[in-house]
Amino acid sequence: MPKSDFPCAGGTLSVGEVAKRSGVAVSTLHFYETRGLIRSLRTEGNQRRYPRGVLRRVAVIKVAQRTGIPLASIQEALTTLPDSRAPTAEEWSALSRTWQAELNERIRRLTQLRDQLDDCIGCGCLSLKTCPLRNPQDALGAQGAGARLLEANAD
Amino acid sequence: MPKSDFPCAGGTLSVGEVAKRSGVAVSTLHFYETRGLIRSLRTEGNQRRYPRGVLRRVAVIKVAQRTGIPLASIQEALTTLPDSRAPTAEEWSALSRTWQAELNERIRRLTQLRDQLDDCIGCGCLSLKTCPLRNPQDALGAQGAGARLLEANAD
DNA sequence: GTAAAACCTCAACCTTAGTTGAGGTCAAGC
DNA sequence: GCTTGACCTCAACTAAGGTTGAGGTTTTAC
Repeated sequence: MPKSDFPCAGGTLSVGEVAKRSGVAVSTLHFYETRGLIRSLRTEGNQRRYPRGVLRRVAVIKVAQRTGIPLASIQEALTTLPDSRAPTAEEWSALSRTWQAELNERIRRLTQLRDQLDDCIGCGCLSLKTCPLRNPQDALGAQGAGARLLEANAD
Repeated sequence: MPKSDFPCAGGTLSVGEVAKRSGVAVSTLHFYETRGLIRSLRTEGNQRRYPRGVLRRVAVIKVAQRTGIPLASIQEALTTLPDSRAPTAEEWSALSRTWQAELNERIRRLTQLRDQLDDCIGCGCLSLKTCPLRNPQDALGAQGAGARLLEANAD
């Protein structure tokens, strides 16, 4: 029979334990490691062992993903955190504030889009000429002139 | 020298013209056609010709995409529109209202996430035990019990 | 009537975020 | 000391939403 449910020796966690406790598949943890989002130590037998802090790190990754931030950006943001010691509350907090700002921006853009869609229910058209939602000539011709109102080119 | 800038005979548009006027690449229009989002007639020489209405249709597709709706769903929604005649204002309007509702839902979820992130700046932690943002045990154990507050499983 | 732009199809490739499977190793319990 | 589950690597596959290129045809303008 296999190993019981309690953690690996030394307070570190095996990949399977991290998977169970974080709700993320083992394959995903491997994948995150290839992307530099998490790191692991290895046993003599080449098996991954994670410090407990990885659980928080994975939690942060998942929350950030829900805000719509791509993994590459999350990885970049996480490099601001210390390697060896556990990050302080303030360090996590700074990260949260960054992502909150991005989230606010996304919300702002979606809200604007919704409101314009609202107006366009009035005209029922999405007219190419007059609708603020869609005037491709402007959007194309004036690279960044006035047609950046919308989400389209804003990323 | 090639063709001038004015439309094809008969008031229909070539794929290049649609691309120019809609701001969408020719390859994308081909792609949309394979996905059933737009349709074309063919000349004797097998070249695509679009009725002018395609511009509005493409505009609608692009707007819907900005709300985050996948192409397959957009395609489905567009099947509610008539094939032959141009859709009425009311028909476009109904579509807008549907998408507006989805947009509202997305905004609601992102706002909730932001507010929870807000609270968590207070605790600076994203704690696995206490933070509403992240309690994977609950989320996993109780498939749909109470942990569907967040975006994660909500789609 | 010919050059060149624009068009055609089809297959292959790209990115993001993973999952799946093959083939082989490690470790825990009896 | 052997079985069995957990682990390892690496390659291939998935899905969405396209883009790129090869090889060939049509249109248009002069």
